[in-house]
Amino acid sequence: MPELPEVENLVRQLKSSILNHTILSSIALSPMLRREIPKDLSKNTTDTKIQDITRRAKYIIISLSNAYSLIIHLGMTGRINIKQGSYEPKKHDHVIMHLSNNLTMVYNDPRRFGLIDLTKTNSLYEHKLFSHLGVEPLSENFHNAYLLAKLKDKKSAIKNAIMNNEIIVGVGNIYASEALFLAHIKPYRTASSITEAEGTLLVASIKKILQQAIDSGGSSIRDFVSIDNQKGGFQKLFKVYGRRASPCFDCGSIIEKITQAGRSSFFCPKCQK
DNA sequence: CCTTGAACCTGCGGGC
DNA sequence: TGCCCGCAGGTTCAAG
Repeated sequence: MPELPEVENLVRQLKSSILNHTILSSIALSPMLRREIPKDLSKNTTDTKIQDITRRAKYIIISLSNAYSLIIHLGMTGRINIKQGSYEPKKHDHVIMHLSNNLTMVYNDPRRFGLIDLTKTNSLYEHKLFSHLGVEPLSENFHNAYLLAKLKDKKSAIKNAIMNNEIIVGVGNIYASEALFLAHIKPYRTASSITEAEGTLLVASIKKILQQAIDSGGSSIRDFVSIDNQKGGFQKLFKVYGRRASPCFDCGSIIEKITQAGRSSFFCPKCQK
């Protein structure tokens, strides 16, 4: 379900709703997501206070007062809801935490591609999930020289390269197509063929698309909703994603769809070189 | 090394 | 209506 903008929105909402709350109880209803839910989840979260909520790549990190951090990834269909009052578990609910002030946090994920883990906060970034990750796209570390150096010897397509978490994190299938449209680059171009001028424009385009999507509350196509089930608005601003056979808003050419590494890519054959 | 493709799951919409 | 197929905001691991 989520790329960086959706996760960023979720993190901001969680901060404003459950920061400094206490976890009174937590229970895992199923043993497995993409990985096993830690058996010590309940023991190491109960009676702790939520001290910080941050994001790295598409992971949500909830730091607790007992020096542990909860790591949550939503996969394709994960949701986190915050409910007021009593709560009856629903289909595909996997973890339920009761919080102070009569709130309940629910992790629901039909496809179970998501993940929940628990680790010591002081060694968080040495965690296997984080150790190989590349730069945050909205940070100053993501700039033209960095991108060009990473693309220099890459034989894969540029779209796959910007979705590669070892290069940049957070760019998924929607925003990869949208950013390449904004940068006027065809998705199947070889990564190493990107010129300096194109690289500069691509970096700016990725930052711009992600920032706009964050500001719009993320994209809601089928699954993504906020902690209180509100939809995002960026799907209304898609220029190419999901628009196969429709006219390009800029030049009127028909938007094409191709498959790359098993994922759909959308582009304008005229605007993108 | 490096790149591609399958696997993990469930649900939904389209075509017949 | 019902069944089958393809497809879905992700990541990882095996095979070539």
